[in-house]
Order: sequence, then structure tokens, then C-alpha cells
Amino acid sequence: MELSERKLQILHAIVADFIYSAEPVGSRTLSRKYDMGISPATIRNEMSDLEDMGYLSHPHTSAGRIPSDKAYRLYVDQMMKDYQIPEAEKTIIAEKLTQNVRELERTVHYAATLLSEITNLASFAITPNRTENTLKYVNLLPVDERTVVLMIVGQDGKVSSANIRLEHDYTTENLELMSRVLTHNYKGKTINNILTLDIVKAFENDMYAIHDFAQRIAPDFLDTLERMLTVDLYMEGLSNIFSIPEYNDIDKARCFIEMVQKKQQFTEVLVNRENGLIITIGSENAEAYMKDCSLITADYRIDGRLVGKIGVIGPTRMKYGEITSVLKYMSDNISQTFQLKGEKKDE
Amino acid sequence: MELSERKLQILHAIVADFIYSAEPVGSRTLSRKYDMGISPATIRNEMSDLEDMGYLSHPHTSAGRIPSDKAYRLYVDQMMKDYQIPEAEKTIIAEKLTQNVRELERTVHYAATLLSEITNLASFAITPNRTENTLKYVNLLPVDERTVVLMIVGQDGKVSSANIRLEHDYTTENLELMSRVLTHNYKGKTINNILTLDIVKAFENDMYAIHDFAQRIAPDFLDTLERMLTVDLYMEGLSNIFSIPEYNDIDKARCFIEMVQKKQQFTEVLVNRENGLIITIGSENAEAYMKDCSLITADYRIDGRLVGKIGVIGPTRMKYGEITSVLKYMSDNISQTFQLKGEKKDE
DNA sequence: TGTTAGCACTCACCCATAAAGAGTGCTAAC
DNA sequence: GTTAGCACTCTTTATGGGTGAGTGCTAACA
Repeated sequence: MELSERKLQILHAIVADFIYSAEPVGSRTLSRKYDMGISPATIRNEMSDLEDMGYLSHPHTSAGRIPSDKAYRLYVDQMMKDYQIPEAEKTIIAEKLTQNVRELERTVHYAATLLSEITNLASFAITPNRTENTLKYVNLLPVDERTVVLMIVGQDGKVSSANIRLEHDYTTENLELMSRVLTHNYKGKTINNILTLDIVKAFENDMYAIHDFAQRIAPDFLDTLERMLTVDLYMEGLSNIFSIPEYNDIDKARCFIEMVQKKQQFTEVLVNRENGLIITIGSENAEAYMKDCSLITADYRIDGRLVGKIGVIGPTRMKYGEITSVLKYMSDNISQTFQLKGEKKDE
Repeated sequence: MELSERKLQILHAIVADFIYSAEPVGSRTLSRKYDMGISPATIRNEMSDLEDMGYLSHPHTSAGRIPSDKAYRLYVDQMMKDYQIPEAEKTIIAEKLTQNVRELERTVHYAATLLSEITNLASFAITPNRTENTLKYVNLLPVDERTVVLMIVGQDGKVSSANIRLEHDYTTENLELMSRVLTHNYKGKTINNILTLDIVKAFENDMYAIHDFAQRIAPDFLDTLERMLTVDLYMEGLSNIFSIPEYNDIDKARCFIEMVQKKQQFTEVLVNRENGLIITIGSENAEAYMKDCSLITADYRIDGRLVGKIGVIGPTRMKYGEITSVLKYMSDNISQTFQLKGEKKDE
């Protein structure tokens, strides 16, 4: 059954009203607030139809209607008006995001903070997965008699390091030789690729001269490489959710906090999520514990390739229009900032 | 006025009971539960005295007594029994903390997680402030035509790095020269010390040959040094607080989450806090927003010098005995792990 | 003089009941 | 097809009584 123009209009009004008020919307309120030339009774009939079609639901007999996930989906896809971010706000975002572009991690973390401040929701960001990044250098540096620092630098400038405590003394020559051999052997290979190799075996073959030393370094080398792939999760504005009526119930609030505090689980959800501006509403989320939430994510790119994500999480009733605009603007800004790399420094 | 033996006994019973039940303790309950050979009426008289002395308070006329901060202080100082950590738990802690000792950050973060699991409270840990750490190397490595990686290694193996985007091309010779000059000039100086110097000026004087290049690197050098001093804060078990009756009130929970989410503020409190096993109870906390909380912290040491902290935060009603024991055991474990450095690797 | 029993009193909490208010669903009339 | 009217439902808020745990005071007791 197709939705009539009037049904759409009513549904739009209900969703829009509910997003702001968080109160079930009644027919009387609707006809009073939005002058659409029909009586409450007519609206009631239409509402009843919309309920049958799965767009609305009833908390109880004598309450107004609230939109279902399906209604939000329709709203997001077809009815939502484009939100124009005020120029002043745009300027602030752009300035704050570009004034300190040295470190991707810091910029992204800061973006998450900014996002939570603007949207008054809990926000998050993850750094890109660098599996396709290639190795540029390996360095072993002496620290004290029994300690060395292992340092791996990627093609994109990402650095991963580890302290290694050795059982026996080493010589500076050994370190230098190792650094050179390792760099020579793995330079240009992707991190992911190197991780699939049998490093311990390779170390034995390539460096028989410093055999037992190499063997001792091997696990740390793998560990350090693996940590180059670590996706960092930044979570901000957690306490914002307490201002949201949906979380006035202590149990709901608890569930929410527990959900987002399981960082590993949450990171995985984000990593596996499609790229682009993605909105998942309530039951559209595959994860059972997110059935009451909506998640909006956008991606940002570095040099047009490596992809990280930034987004917000909150109740299904959220200001989809405003949030998507802000999110898109911010992610574009980050991408632009990190695309200029090597071409122009500032301005 | 001195507290009689009997008063102490009664106070102890009230505090111990309240810590477990979270319910105001009445005279009748007390005389029934703890057989101390006196009638409820007598207990009432004593309680009344204790209230006058500031050890107890009354939520309302017809409720039992609850301990004041002063009572908790007395309890912690004089009455609390030593809690014996079960051997099984000790083993678990020791094993889990020592099985992956490569990275201080990771060990400390993991310790915080473990602590929150054991105590069922919110826990935290900060890494040491490395102001007294000395510089060991500076390295500038080429990444692409206009990007270099600046890397600073400290005496303790801590690494701090930054991506630097240059406006003009550079030569590998320039990078190597700069690395050597910088290392030569600052090696052995404390990070704190270097930060007080006028680096831009020094760069101009020492490296007139590569003057404008040096000038461009200077701010990044300072920034990277500064980040060597960053104290990381790890916060775990946040959602545990929802199981605590004190935070059943949504506003209380909100305040708590807001408090600990202000990471910078919270880190500062921890950094400025005295070393050792420190317990601050409610109003003993200098910060107004912590007046309803107790904070227990212990420090851990690296190589006997650099000091980080680990601890828990929760309502004033907490199991001081158990928690201090566990906390002490864990912090000692971390210190030991990082003291063996250079002497023994495993075992 | 310290201890105890007794008793009136105070609250918080629970429960039932009542009234108000918002909103629905249905019916009949326009 | 639209609307007015009305009975009905259900939440919310207020009210009041009953119960139980606990106090504070007084008077009697050892």
C-alpha cells in the first residue's frame, strides 16, 4: 500500500515533533500545532492506518503515537530536510580541526570531542586500519646494557615501537646489522603481508650470523608490527546521554554505558561497518544490544586511501538531519586536511 | 573526649555493617546481629553520643545511623582489619600482570582493568611523569618528498614521534646532520630542562648552515618533547558504579560519570596527589565535586624512581580493607616487574 | 551512676483509592 | 470522506491510612 500525500505529511509531522519533544504525539496536539486543515478525528483515522502499516506504535491505549524504526528510516530516506550548518559553526569546525594537523590521532580525537559538543550526543572515532601500509624502516637502538628500543616506521609515517629486554649483552654492530637486514628484507612490503610470513624461520635463515639474537627479537618484531595495526577508539561526550529523556531510566543508562565501554566489541562493529555516511536505526543494527540505538557514521580518508570512521551513537530518536550534516562536514574536513599532505602545508 | 572501648566497638560495628548493607544501622539490628551484651537502649545512648561527636548522622528522625566521613577515617586508621587476599587471587594477579611486561603502558592499562574487575569499582591508572627522564637520541627519518618523521628516544626507552610536513624539499644529508647535531646537543639533558631552553634561538645559533630548515623543525621538536611528558590516564569499570546503591539516583550517577570523564582535570588531581597508599574520604578531597567520593591510590615505581599511580574511586561507603590490600599488592607487583629491568628478564 | 524496659512519636514506604488529563476508538451525522 | 461527540483507557498525581523500623525520653532497677 502506497502512502498518500496526507499520510506522509502526518507521519513527517509526528516524527519531527517526537524528535524534539520525546513525548508521544496525539492527534489533537498535531492538528493544533501544525495547521493542516483537517480535524483531529481525521488525523486519528490516518494514524490508525499508519500504525497498521508499521510506521507508528502505541505505548498504551490512551497515549499518543511514537514513530517506529521503519518511520525513522522513511524520514531519513525521504522526508528529512537538509540542515544548513550556520556559517559561524562551519568556521569554528574548520578552524579547530585544521589548526593542529601534525598527528592524525590527535586531530581525530579532537574531532570526536568537537562532535559530541556540537551534537550533545556520545561520539566516537576510530583511526584507520593500516594493514595496507608498507614498511619503511626498522631501527634497533641501544638504551642500556640489556635494553634496546625496536622502532618500525611505516610509509605513511606511523611509528610503532617497543622496549626489548635482552638476556645477554649485545653489540652496537649487531643492532645496526639487524636494523639494516630487517629494513632491507621487509621494506616496501605491506604490514599485513609481513605478518603472514614465518618471521622466526626467516630470521633464522637470513641472519645466521647473529642467530640467537635474531631469534630473541622475532616475537617483539611481530608484536610491534601487530600494534601498527591497532585501531584506536576515541569515545567522547558519554555523560551527554544523561540529558536525554530516553536514558532517564537508570537501567537504560547503564545498558548504554556498558555497551560503549566494551571498547573492543564496539571497535569491531565500527571497523566492519560499511564506508560512507551510514545510518542504522534501532533494529537495523545487527547487534542485539544496539536495538534501541541509532548509529550514524561517516568515514574520513588519508591520502584518499586509508579509511577511519567518526560518528555518534544515541537513542533512535535523534536529530538525524542536523547530525548527518555536521558529521559529513567534519569528516570531509578531516579528509581534506590529510589529503593536502605533501602538496601544501598550511593554507 | 576520648572514645570508650564500647563506643569504638559500636562504631566499628556500624561502619562494618553499613559498608556491606548500605542501609542505615539501627540500635535493635545492631544488638541482634552483633552480640555485645548490651540492650538496644544502651546502644541508642551511645549512638546519640557518637552522633554528638560527629561520627554518625541521621538521614531522618526515625532512621538508623550512618557513618560520617570522620567515622570512616577512624575506621581506616584504627579499626579496619587487614584483609588477606586469597592465594588463588594473588596468583591470578601476579600472573596476569607479569605475562606481558614489554610495555609499561599496556601493563598499567591492564592493571586498571584487573583492578576494576576485582573491586567492582571504577578504577584508573596514570603513567609516570617523565620530566626527569633524559634524552637519548633524536632521529629524523625521510618518509616522502615533503614528509619526515621526528623521533625522540628517552633514556628509559620511551619514544615520542611526530610527522612533520615541510614546505620545501630537504636532503637526506640535512636530516642526518640535524639528527646528529640535535642528539649531540641534548643527549643526557632532562626533558624538562630542554623544554626550558630557547630552542628556536639555539637552533639558529648551532645550525646556521641549515638555518631555515632547523627553524621549521624547532616547534615540532618542542611539541614532540612535550608529548614525552604526557601522562596517560586509563579509566576502567565505569559501568560498575551502576551496581552501587549510592548511584541508583540518576543525578548522582550523572555527576559521577561527568567527574571522571573530565580526564584532564582528573589526571591533574592524580598527578598532584601525594605518593604512597593514600586514602581520601569524602570531604577530605580538596575538590568540591569529589565530596561524595572516596579515592584510594597507590603508586608504582619504575627502576625505583619514576612514579605512576593506580587506584579506585567510588562512594565513601566502600570496602576499604579489601581494596587497600588488593591495590597495594597490585602496585607492588607492577613496581617489582619494572624493577627487574636489566637484571633478570623473566621469572 | 550506668543500664534497661517501656512507650509515645516520627518518618519512610507501601498500597489503595480518587481525580485529572490526554488521547483513543467507535458511531452517527454531515 | 470528514467530523463531532462520547465513552473508555491508561498514566500521572495527589491523598490517606497502615505498617515497620527506629528514635528519644522517662522512670525504674542494680
